[in-house]
Amino acid sequence: MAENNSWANQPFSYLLRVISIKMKNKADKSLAEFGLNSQQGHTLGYINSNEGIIQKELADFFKKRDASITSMLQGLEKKGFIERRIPKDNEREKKVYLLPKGKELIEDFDKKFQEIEEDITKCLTDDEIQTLLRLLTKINSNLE
Amino acid sequence: MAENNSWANQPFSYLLRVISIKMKNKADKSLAEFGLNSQQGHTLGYINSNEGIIQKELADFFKKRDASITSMLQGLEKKGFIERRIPKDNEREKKVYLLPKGKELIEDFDKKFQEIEEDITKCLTDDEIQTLLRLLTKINSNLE
DNA sequence: TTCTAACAGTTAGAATTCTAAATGTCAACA
DNA sequence: TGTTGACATTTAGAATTCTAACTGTTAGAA
Repeated sequence: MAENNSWANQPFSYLLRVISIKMKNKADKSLAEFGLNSQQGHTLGYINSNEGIIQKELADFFKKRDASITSMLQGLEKKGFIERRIPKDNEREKKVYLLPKGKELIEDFDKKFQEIEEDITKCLTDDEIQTLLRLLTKINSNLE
Repeated sequence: MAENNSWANQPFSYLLRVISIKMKNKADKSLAEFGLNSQQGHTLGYINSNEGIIQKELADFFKKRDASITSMLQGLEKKGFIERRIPKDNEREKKVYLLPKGKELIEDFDKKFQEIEEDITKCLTDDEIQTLLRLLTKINSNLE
């Protein structure tokens, strides 16, 4: 690997990006047996905990464009993992629900995602874990 | 926003991912005036500091697939920012060089990336910055 | 009641990234 | 010298994500 690198000027940008990619790669590989990727897995998990959530809220939570969420949900619906229903009280919205086929994946997903979370924490002391959580939470709150 | 969320079980996965996306969005917006995105900008910056680096090393550094780097570099070459040369001593490789059109962007890019870096650090004390850097470096080293 | 601005989701098409396979080259070994 | 496995890059096509514009709906003001 090249010796002299410009990331030294922006270490956080680099480290956050690369750690994020590494985690995504691990999660993608973990879910490949289900024919799903990490974003889809995270989305199913989130819907499981938030039955009837509207698409807009998914986009907000994951910081993804509306169109990307639409496209992903279309795929998940097509594969039979979710259904989207227009509520009686607001025809603009679609509320998203897990179908049985989606529900049966959740336990496995949680286990796999937990393993990956531990890939982060296992090299840290309890104190370090608490500190990192505090710092990342602060940064996230501060960023728009 | 939904109250009950499953990210509480995997806070690091969520926070790292979302912070990373937010930074990417800021950087993309920052570079839009040049008709480039953040990955392209980071790549040009890295090539600037590592004249003659081969594609494989770029892929390793950015944790991207070889094919993605090829595709991106093809675009950058087409737009006149870089050139790729096959060295005399190894015909498998292509060494990458900035062209003048690419070089003249570097200063602006550095400034913009520095601003985004400061978006991370400005809410932290010096001590917290050092701690975060230490922790993220440790985690990155520990992840494959 | 009508209008306006904002909202939620979608579409079409482009851009980006990936997968899987392929091609040509190199290094090391027999 | 010949062979083999590894290397670096590319290609074709699929998947994912985005941009920009659009459609239909709602909430609130006039």
